[in-house]
Amino acid sequence: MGPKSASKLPPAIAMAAVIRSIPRGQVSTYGAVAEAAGYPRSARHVAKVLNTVRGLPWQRVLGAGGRISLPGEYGLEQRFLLESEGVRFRGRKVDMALSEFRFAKPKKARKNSARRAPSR
DNA sequence: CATCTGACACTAT
DNA sequence: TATAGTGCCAGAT
Repeated sequence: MGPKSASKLPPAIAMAAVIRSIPRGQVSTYGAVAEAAGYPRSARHVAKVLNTVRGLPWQRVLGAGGRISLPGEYGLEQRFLLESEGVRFRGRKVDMALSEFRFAKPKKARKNSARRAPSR
């Protein structure tokens, strides 16, 4: 195997993919998106991606706690779009307890999928 | 290669 | 609750 043949996708690409995975009616945060993409502590870069990549459900990405971070009319637009999808607000923030999307864990491919807990 | 930038997160006040 | 300062890090210049 090459030294690093298995490099991960560039941050911008990985983040865009993560953002696209947020379902309609649900939301996430800059920090959570960055972490899910494999780049924790790079929340600020997520904002850049949202401003660069077109066609993303940008309105579903919020600041910590469900706060709309986009200022001005765009912020109002964001709130309007989210409410149109059925996202509920509590004051100025989105009710994250109800609408935050949980990304699947990045678990490293497991050859043996016998890992289920006997439930209960 | 050095700096600057930003739709952030977190803490202290 | 609101404001201000610090830490962060990849992209842009």
